[in-house]
Amino acid sequence: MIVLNPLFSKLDGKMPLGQEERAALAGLIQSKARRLPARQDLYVEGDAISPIRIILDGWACRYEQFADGRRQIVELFLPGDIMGQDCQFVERQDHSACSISALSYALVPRSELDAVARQFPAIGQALLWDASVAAAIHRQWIRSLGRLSATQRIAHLFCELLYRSARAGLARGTTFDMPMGQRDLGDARGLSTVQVNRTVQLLRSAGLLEWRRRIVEISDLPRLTRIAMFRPNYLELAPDSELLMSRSDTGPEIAARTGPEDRDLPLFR
Amino acid sequence: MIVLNPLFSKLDGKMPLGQEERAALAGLIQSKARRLPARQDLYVEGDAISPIRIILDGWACRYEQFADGRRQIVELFLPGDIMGQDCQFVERQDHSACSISALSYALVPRSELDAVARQFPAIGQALLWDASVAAAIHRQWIRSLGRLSATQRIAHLFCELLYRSARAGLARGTTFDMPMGQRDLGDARGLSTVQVNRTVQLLRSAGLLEWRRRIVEISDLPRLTRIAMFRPNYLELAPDSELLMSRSDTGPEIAARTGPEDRDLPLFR
DNA sequence: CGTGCCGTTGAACTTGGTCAAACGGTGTGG
DNA sequence: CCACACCGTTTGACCAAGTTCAACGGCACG
Repeated sequence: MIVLNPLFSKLDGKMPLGQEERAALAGLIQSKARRLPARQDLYVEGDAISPIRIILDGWACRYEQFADGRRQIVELFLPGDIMGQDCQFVERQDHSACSISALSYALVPRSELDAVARQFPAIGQALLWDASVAAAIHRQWIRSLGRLSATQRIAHLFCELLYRSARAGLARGTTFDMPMGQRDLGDARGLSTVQVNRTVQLLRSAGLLEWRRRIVEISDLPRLTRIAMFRPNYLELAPDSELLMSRSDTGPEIAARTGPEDRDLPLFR
Repeated sequence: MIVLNPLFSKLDGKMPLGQEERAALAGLIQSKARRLPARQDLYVEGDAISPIRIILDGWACRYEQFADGRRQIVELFLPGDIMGQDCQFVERQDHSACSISALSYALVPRSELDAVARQFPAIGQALLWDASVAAAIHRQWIRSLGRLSATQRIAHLFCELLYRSARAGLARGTTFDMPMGQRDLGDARGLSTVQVNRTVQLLRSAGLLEWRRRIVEISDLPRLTRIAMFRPNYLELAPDSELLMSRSDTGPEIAARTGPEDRDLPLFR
């Protein structure tokens, strides 16, 4: 039987489900599992609307394709995330989606998910909660792309991905699996691969993180958090998360300023 | 009695409501109207969650405040838009919101809106549809901030605002009310006011639009659309909208490339 | 052992930011 | 009525972050 550990792990923080609800969701995805290699399109712009996908393993993304070959990733999906819930009213996709790593997901017809959500109101609430967190992440991306420097944008995304991995039960301490390449990172942050590379080198040499062979370890989370002006509250982490224990005491009121000890590093604006 | 013309006008395109539903919504906002001068905060980061606001007249926005005084607008609200629907699960706001122009809105407790949505499923569906369009707008903002030049970003926002004004029944042809200043425009597009000014001048001198005293007239919508690589489909306009009649025949598959006649203009990337 | 992708590095270039000052309309008080 | 302050817009000069182009190295894979 297929299990939904990343999804349950994520929900346990704020919207825990009972045994019945878990069983209902698990039953929903029975015999609906699909697999896809890395870097394959799930759908492209103009395609008919597709069923909902619950990510079981691997990463995926939504992106906007440009005529000149460039692209912009607009949303990332980690295990436990739900794709396409917000597209029930359009007939055709206005964007594309692809796998980042090898992917395993459940393809659930909208009608079936709706039926389960009606039968178990807690599931309906959990879906709404998940959508509201996704919207909060969108707002943070806009903030990041609009006003942060390249260094801060990359740092912010690493912070976000660490916390999201941890929520899904996929991080060990401050280490997590990072299936994106530097090109993907640039497509998500609106940066060239060259700039991504230079920035990652900077973060590495500043002792903030290590990244080798798909494994990222955040070596100095408090400092990375400060540099990125990252405030994890929008992700609504479980209050007992070990990551929150070690967080730097930035006031919640206003986006944190970088500390004086970061002034010497270039590109930190 | 207060009417909700902008909201109904918006919904009429894709999710029209019957007389009963309209009356129910109208009754909901009775005696709940509020007024606010321009540039006043509705709430700030850290505030307790507030009831839902249905914009009746004027513009508002959500924004992220930085410690150094800069800010990033992450969402714009026009008449007929609904604020705060996606915040029902958090206790504290993770961002701020303020009026742009003088504002008139209805302050509706979430419980009452939910009750009406349960009683009239069409209203519930309409709310979901509205949220899905808001999410699509978010994705377009990310695309815009991530990969478009300053000229394209500004042009894209003008296109979006024209279409959204038209949907709300607030545009006459290609003319609409624009209560944002150039500083606000920069805060929404992640640009400095200086750059906004130069860009607006460029668009003006290219004969693409006129903007005087809060009134914007798009003089050459097809060309502005092409320059901005704007595809209106994500806004889910009513199929009979006059704006769609005049649209340039960009293929829906791939974001349009700027035409050759725009190559001579600077900053069009 | 070639081939291709990804990461890395250097150099020239361009966009947009920063700083500073002037301009123009509007409201206010003398 | 005029002087003044204030606010948003406009303009110029300079600067810096990030892009583009190009080449090279390493590693995986066929």
